[in-house]
Amino acid sequence: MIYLSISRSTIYLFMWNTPCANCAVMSQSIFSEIDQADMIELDSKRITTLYVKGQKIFYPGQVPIGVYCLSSGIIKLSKLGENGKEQIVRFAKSGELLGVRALLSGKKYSTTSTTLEDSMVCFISKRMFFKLNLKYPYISQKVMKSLSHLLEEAEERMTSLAQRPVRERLAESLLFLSCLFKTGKTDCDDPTNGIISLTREDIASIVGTATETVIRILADFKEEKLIEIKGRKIVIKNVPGLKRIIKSYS
Amino acid sequence: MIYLSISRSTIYLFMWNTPCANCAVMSQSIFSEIDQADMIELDSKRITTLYVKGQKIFYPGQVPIGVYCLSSGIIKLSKLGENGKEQIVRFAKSGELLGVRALLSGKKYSTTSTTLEDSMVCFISKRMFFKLNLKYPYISQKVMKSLSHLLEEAEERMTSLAQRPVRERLAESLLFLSCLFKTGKTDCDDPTNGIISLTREDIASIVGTATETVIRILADFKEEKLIEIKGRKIVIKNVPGLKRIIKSYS
DNA sequence: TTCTAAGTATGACAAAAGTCAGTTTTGAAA
DNA sequence: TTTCAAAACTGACTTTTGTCATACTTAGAA
Repeated sequence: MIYLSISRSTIYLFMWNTPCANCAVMSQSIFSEIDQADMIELDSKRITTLYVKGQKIFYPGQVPIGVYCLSSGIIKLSKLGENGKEQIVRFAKSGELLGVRALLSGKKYSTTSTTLEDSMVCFISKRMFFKLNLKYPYISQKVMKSLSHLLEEAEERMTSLAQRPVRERLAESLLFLSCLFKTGKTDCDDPTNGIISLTREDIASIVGTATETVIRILADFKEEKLIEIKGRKIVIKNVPGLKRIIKSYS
Repeated sequence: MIYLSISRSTIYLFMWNTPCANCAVMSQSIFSEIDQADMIELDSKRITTLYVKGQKIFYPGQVPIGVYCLSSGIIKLSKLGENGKEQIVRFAKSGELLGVRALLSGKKYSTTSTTLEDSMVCFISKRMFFKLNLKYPYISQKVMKSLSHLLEEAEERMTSLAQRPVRERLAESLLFLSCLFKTGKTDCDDPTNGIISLTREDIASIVGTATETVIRILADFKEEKLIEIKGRKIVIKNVPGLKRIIKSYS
């Protein structure tokens, strides 16, 4: 297993051949219970690719021809608003499937997926995905459950965007991002000392506000000792304090 | 089939016994292709109820024990924000399933469902729903497809809430609501003359703004001959004009 | 028909957030 | 180590939206 990276600005793709059975996220993936024959077929047919930080896996307009299983890394899913401004819709973490929504709805991708760090991604063809879905009802169950969960999160986020002021939404996003970068999950027991390395512009397009507003409120949070700012990186320091901001409502 | 309604303020429930096969929405429902034996079982087990306008079908905290199939009517799904303010998350129309998200995610309902007009709703037990899901993979497919579609709409709406000014979001909502009340679908060829009968407060909690702001912008739209206001009802008059507002971005 | 609570409307004002223009800092590449 | 484009920051200002107080209208119940 060789990993060459001459330059960060040049993008290289690498094919891997670690067996699925050895994949770190196998146990949490939708394929955890398939039989050996199917596992072998999956192994031989899937295409594993290393996507370098900042690279796109798919973008709007493309027709889905399968799904992507995220073996490692973090992916941001975003779309463009009418005015051309990016909106980050959600994140995908290792163990999750990517591109299911578009494949199932039978339409082109409506979002762009961009890696936030180097990410290992397995491509599974539409045919293979549907075949396993048919053979193993538990897979459909898991997919439905995951979609249900995403939908609930989306509805929660809609409410937040519609009703809460920017300051609260930012505090909320910082905690969630801290968990994401610290543990790879969107919620965790203790987000303290999680290091958020995203541009202020990216943060703004999660929170749904202007970059300058993010910068100003971050400066407030720093002043209030809730966070530390180290260059471009944000470190969460006072979790209860941030939670208090989220819960405080007029 | 008798329908008694002594008073609108008193709520009466009626049990029906129209066979599923005669249900107006059978062809578009997820049960369209089940065999006769299952149809008979479904017929005997489902519980059909007329919910009067304004009545709740379920609300947060309740544990889902099945799904609801909407035979006729329109249902609003809403949740409360941290500040106690209602947020309308989406609408369900005849032919759609209700409560799938909660049932599949295995958690309590996170939304309240309220009828906007008298609605006929069939309850289908969890056991029956999962049994049919297992027997007919096409049902799982349809459910997944529907969840995917809802997720896409939710992501679209998130972007809109995060990026567009109230005026544009209101214009957008008026068109969509006009279709909903005119045709029972959330998009239609011509929303002209659709009659929206919702309170300004409800409209505000779709758009994500204050009631007064809705009232003011509606007055502008009336001034601009885009809509007519007849008492509490809003009638869409100039669809291209409203579309122009949505598309106009600085 | 009358009554009344709920809903609608309007103005004055305050607060929140966006925009623009400019300066400073940062970090990756040469 | 130096360079420089991208990113972060700051201030002044405008626009948008929310809030509160108050008056008016509507639609459904008695």
